[in-house]
Amino acid sequence: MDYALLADLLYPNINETPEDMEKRYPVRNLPNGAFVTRFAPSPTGYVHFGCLFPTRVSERIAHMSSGVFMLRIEDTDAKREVKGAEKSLIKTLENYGIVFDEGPDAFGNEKGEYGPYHQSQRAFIYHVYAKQLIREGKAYPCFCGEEELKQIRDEQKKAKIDFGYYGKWAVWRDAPIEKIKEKLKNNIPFALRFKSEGNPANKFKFNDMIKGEVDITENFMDHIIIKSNGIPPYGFAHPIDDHLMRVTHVVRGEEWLPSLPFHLQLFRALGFEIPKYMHISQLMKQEGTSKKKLSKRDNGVDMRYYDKLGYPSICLTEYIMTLLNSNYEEWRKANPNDSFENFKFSTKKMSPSGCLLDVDKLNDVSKNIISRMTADDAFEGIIKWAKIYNTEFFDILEADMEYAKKILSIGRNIPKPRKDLTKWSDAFGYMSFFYDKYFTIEDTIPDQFAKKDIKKALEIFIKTYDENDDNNDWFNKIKDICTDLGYASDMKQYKNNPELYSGNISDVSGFIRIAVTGKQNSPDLYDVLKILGRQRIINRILNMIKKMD
RNA sequence: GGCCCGUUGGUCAAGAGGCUAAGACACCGCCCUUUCACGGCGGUAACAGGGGUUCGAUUCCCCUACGGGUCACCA
Repeated sequence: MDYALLADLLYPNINETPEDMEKRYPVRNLPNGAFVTRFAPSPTGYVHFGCLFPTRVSERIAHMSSGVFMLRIEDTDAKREVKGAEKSLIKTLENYGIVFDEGPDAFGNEKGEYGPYHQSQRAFIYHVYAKQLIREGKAYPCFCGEEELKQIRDEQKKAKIDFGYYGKWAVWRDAPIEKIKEKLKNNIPFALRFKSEGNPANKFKFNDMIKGEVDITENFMDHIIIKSNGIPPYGFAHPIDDHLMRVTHVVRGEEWLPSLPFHLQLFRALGFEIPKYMHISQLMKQEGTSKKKLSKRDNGVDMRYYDKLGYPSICLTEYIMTLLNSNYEEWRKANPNDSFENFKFSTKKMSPSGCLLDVDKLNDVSKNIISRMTADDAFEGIIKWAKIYNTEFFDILEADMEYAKKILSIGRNIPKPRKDLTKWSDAFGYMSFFYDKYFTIEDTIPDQFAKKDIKKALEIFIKTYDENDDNNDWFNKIKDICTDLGYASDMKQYKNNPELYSGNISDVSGFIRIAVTGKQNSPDLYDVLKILGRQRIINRILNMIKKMD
């Protein structure tokens, strides 16, 4: 077989050689030890939670090493492409602090010298290498249609042997050139297949940076490297793009591990240096007693789910960091206000096994971060969220921003801040009683207290309440109420002799709290009262007294 | 089914031949406290099973079980 002739026959218009490609995409001029990584999604839908793991890892190792982190769109399958998915992907990732040095941006422009960054626009490059492989007798055209392939598969199924195009099933592998010419003359489309020399009996070890030593069985299938539409499947685009873009570390999900033997085989056939690989474990969910892969339909997979609930994006990032590196939490404890970017991320600390998405943990992480925000920042977060997801709340916040900020400043900016909010959607429930429109009595005062006591306490309270009192004066007045009622004004005394009193100071504050906030749980009463203002307090308390008659 | 990966408390996990097997979340209790929180202290709870190797295995090897992934002209 004259392979050079075959190559010209199949790709008559390709005159460039791999050497030309090497010149066009020279080795990067980067400091020693710089990592070049990429995120290579196919634009098929919304951003999946699991997507944040490889992206974060790639981003960290590239940027920590003064390397390059790029975006490459794997749009080689037009059938699956979703309109607008690319833009929304870029925007969503940006929202989570994942910004690319090279590749397309949300406006449709590309930056970087190693493009194009859309695989659909790189057909020419792939063809150069395809032609080279044909010339070397490492690839051949296959004219099997869907029907024939299905037939092969059915027979293999019956015979209970491996599915695929190999051995005697690889009918076009050694086809004579006349037969090929004839098909070509009749304009029959062909797919290009790799002529595998692999033997399944041959096994070897390969070192993955996360999984460690993995067993590889040589690939013996003649996989397709150029589809009949002229575009390669991922398997062929991967070695070429990552080589030409000078990627040093391939970070991807562990679902790619089974096809690694084929990829390695291609790297060798193409004469490329093999990059380092990191196969990241998949995120799982709990189902009954076992773990399952997160499926697209599950709650909490689509990042829009978190947006809707109002988890600040930084909280998700923080949570992901805790999952990614086991010593991250320790570091965070020592550096509570430092940016996660200052953490020395290490791929060695990554777990080879898949973990479960733990909402409790996420909530804890999120709560801590929100508690450390200033009132202004929290307000910003809430109002931005409300603008999209709760417009009624938004209007209220916007109408009096200072009031809202005052509310949010309770228990903030102190060494041990309150942790009332885990996400922005909690804010409404937390703040609503400050607004007359939403104020309702949700909890009731326990029956054990005499109505006359409650009434009396409330009456004295509004009579003596003075907005100008400091916390101490205010509290002393509550104590006085206790004395008048025969309630204990000192908790210790009460605890020692509870039978001497009909109640205690905690109970009295409870009366006031429920009358004023409608709830048993609320932030510090003194602060709450100050913000509500005298008139609102009096109205609410009088209402409560009226209800009791 | 073939091939591959994984398995330490409910969850995330440290440990790398000898430890009372860390820590975090969740849960429970106590303390602090004018409420609610925060915080502090403490508690329950784990090496999947079986064989080896070894004076000694959570740790190394093998088998089994269980879980997961993958076997497309999808990524």
